[in-house]
Amino acid sequence: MSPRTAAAVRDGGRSLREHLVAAAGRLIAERGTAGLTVRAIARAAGVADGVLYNHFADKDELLAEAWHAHVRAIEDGLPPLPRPGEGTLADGLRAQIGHGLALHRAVVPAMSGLLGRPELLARLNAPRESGVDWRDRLRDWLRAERDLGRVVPDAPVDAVASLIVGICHESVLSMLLRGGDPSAVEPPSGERLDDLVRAILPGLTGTANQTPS
Amino acid sequence: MSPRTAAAVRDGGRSLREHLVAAAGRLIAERGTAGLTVRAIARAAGVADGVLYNHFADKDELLAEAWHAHVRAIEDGLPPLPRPGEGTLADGLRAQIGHGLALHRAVVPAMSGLLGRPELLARLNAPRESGVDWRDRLRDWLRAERDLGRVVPDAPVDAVASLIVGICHESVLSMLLRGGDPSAVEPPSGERLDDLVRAILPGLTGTANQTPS
DNA sequence: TGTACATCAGTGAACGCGCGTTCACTGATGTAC
DNA sequence: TGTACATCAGTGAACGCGCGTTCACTGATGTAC
Repeated sequence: MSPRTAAAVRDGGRSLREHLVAAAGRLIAERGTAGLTVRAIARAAGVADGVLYNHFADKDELLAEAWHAHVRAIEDGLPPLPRPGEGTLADGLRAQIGHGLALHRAVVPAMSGLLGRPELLARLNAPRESGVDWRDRLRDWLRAERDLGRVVPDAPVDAVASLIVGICHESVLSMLLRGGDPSAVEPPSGERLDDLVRAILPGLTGTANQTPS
Repeated sequence: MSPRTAAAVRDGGRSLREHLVAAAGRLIAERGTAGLTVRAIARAAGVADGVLYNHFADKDELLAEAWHAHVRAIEDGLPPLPRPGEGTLADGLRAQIGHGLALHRAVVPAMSGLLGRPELLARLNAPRESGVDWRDRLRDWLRAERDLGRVVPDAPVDAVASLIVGICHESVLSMLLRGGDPSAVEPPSGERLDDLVRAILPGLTGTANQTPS
């Protein structure tokens, strides 16, 4: 290390780049992306305002990296998803819904601050390989359960997937769009999960062969 | 009218206040609230930048009034909701879902630009009397149908209401959060509505008395 | 009826602020002698 | 081994921009005489 080293990284082998990403990620987790400024990130990292431009092309590049770190941390903290055929269908549904609710509760409020920046949002969503996204996995799980015969063949599995994704959005956005505190969104009670499963399961097992109208 | 009159309102009996609200409402409908500036509103109204402060305390007051005008216009353009006991349950469901999807498609993208302003969001949502809100009416309709005996007594009606509200959010936000163009969200096809009804209806009529786990 | 003046909504340049970004400068370390 | 110099990541004041907001000024109309 020839030239100066920032005081904040002088010990603890992290590079200043990693240090900035960690600081930005922490702020995203705490306060979301809404009013997040480069100065706030620099202050949180204990580093001068300008340094970030020695390591990132611009604020968006730092933000993108911090965002991915944030999402990865959230996902790592969630329980694993059920595999097709594993346990009861009701338990699988409950696990999927619980997973989705927890994921959205942590991710959507933080993401909502970027709704005015579509290009950045597209950039944040793009790199995720297909099959890793929870929504894809949920849809695939439902289809697999149908192919295994635990869901009736003509069940509207894609519509059910939309419903489950929808309830995840709803749980956060009803609070958010009313101006409430997103951190006040409570994790769903077991009773709530039971009711949701009771509302969804019959459409999958379809014991009554109802057609609309 | 003693003193000067703005050229833009010289004919056509509207007050400049109403003129500004109309212009702002038009911009909200076209581009949402995201990058909406007072200058853009003034230009759209054909009026000087400063006038708005002769008629409104600040930008937020104008925005609030324009927002309410926008929502009222959207709601007036939607078909009426079914009344409990009217037609078949499936048709009622389809009408409720169709109504909610159309409402959210017009309202949520425009609202999403204000997610960084919780106090303003609270202000926009506050004045709506209870019972006028679609979500309240949906929940009340489901409960009434249950009381009429067309929905089984122990059906999770509140969970179903959440599912329906959720699908409305989902239809718009999956596009929005991925950075897509909200105006590219298509109105649901009849087939899509059928699938959603098929997914939801069995949980209400509950011919199979399934309990989870 | 005609003229001078008072009124006040409309006008738009200018202000102040916060933001992302730049850049002249600093100073700890490696290197040449 | 000691000293002078070169390097370049870090520093933070300053820049430029867009925004909401202000305010000295304009000019069409009503009123007094």
